[in-house]
Formats: sequence, C-alpha cells, structure tokens
Amino acid sequence: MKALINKIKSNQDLSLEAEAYLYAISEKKTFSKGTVLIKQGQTTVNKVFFVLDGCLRSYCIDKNGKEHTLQFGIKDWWISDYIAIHNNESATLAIECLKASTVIVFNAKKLNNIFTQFPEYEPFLRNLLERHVVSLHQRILNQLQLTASERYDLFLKQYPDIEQFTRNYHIASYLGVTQESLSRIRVEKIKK
Amino acid sequence: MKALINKIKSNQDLSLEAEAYLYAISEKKTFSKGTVLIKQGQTTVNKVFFVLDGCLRSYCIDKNGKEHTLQFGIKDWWISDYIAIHNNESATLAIECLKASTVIVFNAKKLNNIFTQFPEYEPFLRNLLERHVVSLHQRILNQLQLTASERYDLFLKQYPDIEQFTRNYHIASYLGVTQESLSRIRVEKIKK
DNA sequence: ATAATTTCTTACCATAGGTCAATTTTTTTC
DNA sequence: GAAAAAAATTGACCTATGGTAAGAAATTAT
Repeated sequence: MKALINKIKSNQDLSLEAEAYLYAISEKKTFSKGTVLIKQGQTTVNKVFFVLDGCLRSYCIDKNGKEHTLQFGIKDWWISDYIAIHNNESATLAIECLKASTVIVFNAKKLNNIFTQFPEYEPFLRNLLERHVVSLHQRILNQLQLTASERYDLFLKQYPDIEQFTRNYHIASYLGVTQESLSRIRVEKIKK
Repeated sequence: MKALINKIKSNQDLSLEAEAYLYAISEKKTFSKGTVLIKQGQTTVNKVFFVLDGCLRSYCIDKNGKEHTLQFGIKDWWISDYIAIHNNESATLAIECLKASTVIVFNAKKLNNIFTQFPEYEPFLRNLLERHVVSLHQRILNQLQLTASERYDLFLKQYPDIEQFTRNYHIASYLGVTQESLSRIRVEKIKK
C-alpha cells in the first residue's frame, strides 16, 4: 500500500486525510496461484485491483469456448473489468492469478467516490487513464500492422520477465494467435 | 462550442469563468474535405479536436506503406494523436477530414492546464477518458475474437451513417483487413 | 458534361495462421 | 518422487485472408 501512496506522492502532494481514506477503502490481500478474483458472468463487479506483487490476467471466453486475454497485471498495474464497472453490467471478463499475488483490493464504487471527497486524487487518475489510453492505442495499431511474430517480439520486450509466470496459451491469446501458431513462431526464432 | 459546453453542463455545474476560459483556449474552424490537420511525422502535436460536424480519421502509414485507421471522429467525439502528445514525440498518426468538417481546435497544452485553474473540469474529463478506455477494451476484444465479417457487421451498427463519408479502404484499414477482403465480405452479405 | 483520377470489384493464386490428433514435455498433486 | 494432469510440440491438412493485376464503376476536376 505504501508503494501506491509513494507512487502518487512522487507526482503530487497528498493530505494526511486523503491518504487515510485510501487506506480505509482498501485491503491488502494475497491470493494463491489459480485464484479467480472475478468470474466471467458474475452479476456485479465491485472490485478493482492494484498489483503489488505477482501476476494476474484478465480474459474472456467467447461463444466457441476460446480464451482471449485482454491484459496482464504485473507490479504497479491496475486491473479489473472496467467494461462491466463502467456499463454497470455483469462481468464480461474473468481475472485470475497466474502465480501467487499480493494485491490491494479496492471497492470500485468507493474508489470512484474518492474524488468527490478528495479531488486531490484527480490528477493522479487522469494521468493514469491517459497513459492507459495511449497504451491501448499502441496495442491496436500493433495488432493492425504487425505480424504475429513481430507482435511476439514486442511482447517479450514489453514484458521481459513474464514468461516465467505465464503459459504459452496465455501469451498466444493475448497476441491473437493460437497456441500452436505461437509454438511454431518460437521454433522459428530459435532456429535463427 | 455551445454544444460542448452543454454536454459538460448536462453532467455538472460550470462556473462562468470556467466556461469563458474554454472559449479563450479554443477556436471553431471549418475544414474542407481532404484537409490534413495533423501530418504523420510532424515534429510537434499541439492540437486536440472536438468534432462538431463532419467526419475525421486518424491513421498511420506503416513501413510497407499501408494505412491503418485508429479512429474515426464524428459528431461530439474528440480526436488527436494522443500517443504523440502524451509521449511528447513527433506525430505517429495523421488526421484528415473525410468530408468538410467543423471542429473546435484546442491547444493541447492549454487544454491540459485547464485543470490547474479549473478543477471543476476534472470529472468531465475523467468520465470521457473512462469511456474511451472501455471502448478501446471492447475493440481489442472484438479484434481478438471476431471474424472480419463479424467485425464489419459490428462496425456498421456502431457507425450507421459513416459509409456515406468513408471510402471502403478506410473501413477496411480500421477493421484490419485489406480493401479487397472487405469487398468480398460485402458481396457475401448482399448474397444472403 | 466530359475527361481524368481514384476507388471498387473480381479472378486467380499464395500464404499465414487455424484445426485436429498424436506424442512429448512440463507441471502439479499426493 | 511417482503418478496424474496439464501444456507444448509436431505433422497433416484446411481455411480465411492477402497479393496481384485488370477491368468496371464511381468520384472529382476541368
């Protein structure tokens, strides 16, 4: 939790009250590998996670039973089902721990109300959202213009240590290829 | 401009000073079809556009000379090269008018500074960014799980009137297929 | 309106990536 | 650490989409 507070403080001041409130609406928790934090289809999504340590993944299962990974959540990242929260609908995504992970669990509504009481948090969130938008723009452009192999290279650069925690099909479903294709791509890379 | 002010006011109050400032940092302009508002590679991007009327498009040209459309900007949408603005680098995208368009042009820096003087704008922007993030999440998931034909169907639902303004290759490059493939998809649809 | 230009369609072939199934390898469980 | 389960690889084949090129159609410019 201190990690998050310090992160915010590195960019702006924070009153003691504001800091206290953040503690009040959150809870540090550790989950074992395989724990499902949000289940696709559950009727309400009211939690947002800040990752202190470990590795989470958000994904959906389509009508054919195939998984598609939207995001990996590693140290210092936020993860949740923002589609469900924002549209106030049942969970479109599942979130699971790919390894034992320590996260700060926030109540989504309380976190969203923090701004009415402590507008001082606004710049922090604005910056966070902006960076998120930019990274999503980048991801879409990459998906449009790069081959599967190039996307895999980029992925390894962006998440240099993640392969220890993920199964190949996690990465494949993030890149938008089958696990078999990713396997072949990996073989090609080794050859070179 | 009134349209934008009213939009903000529909969700919150706005002081007269704050309203006046918004006028001060913006300028309503009309551009003819084909006008390039941002050129890919230009050294600085310092403008953000709010579309009052018309249709814009942001896209990039890759190393093979192929275009990839990131976004269409229609009535009431914001459009710019947020990648460049946020990373403070030269333009990664181009923005052009697909038809004669009236937009409000904002200075990006001044728009970003508006919050230090008028924090009352924060909730509006936060909401805007959140919705944007959610729609980008949706787009990524769609790209991962839908076929080109399904993505086209969805596109037509999301932008019911846009085909009047766009060339087929604009849409194809947004969906991530070649213009020839889109042409074939369209033929299949007519058959059914 | 007519000519020039751009865009769209279509036919043919090429290819990246998908599917399925068998086998090997790795990871988990007891 | 052995057995069971899960994941990764591999091969054979398949399919959706891409590439090319030429002609048709639509749009734009004169």
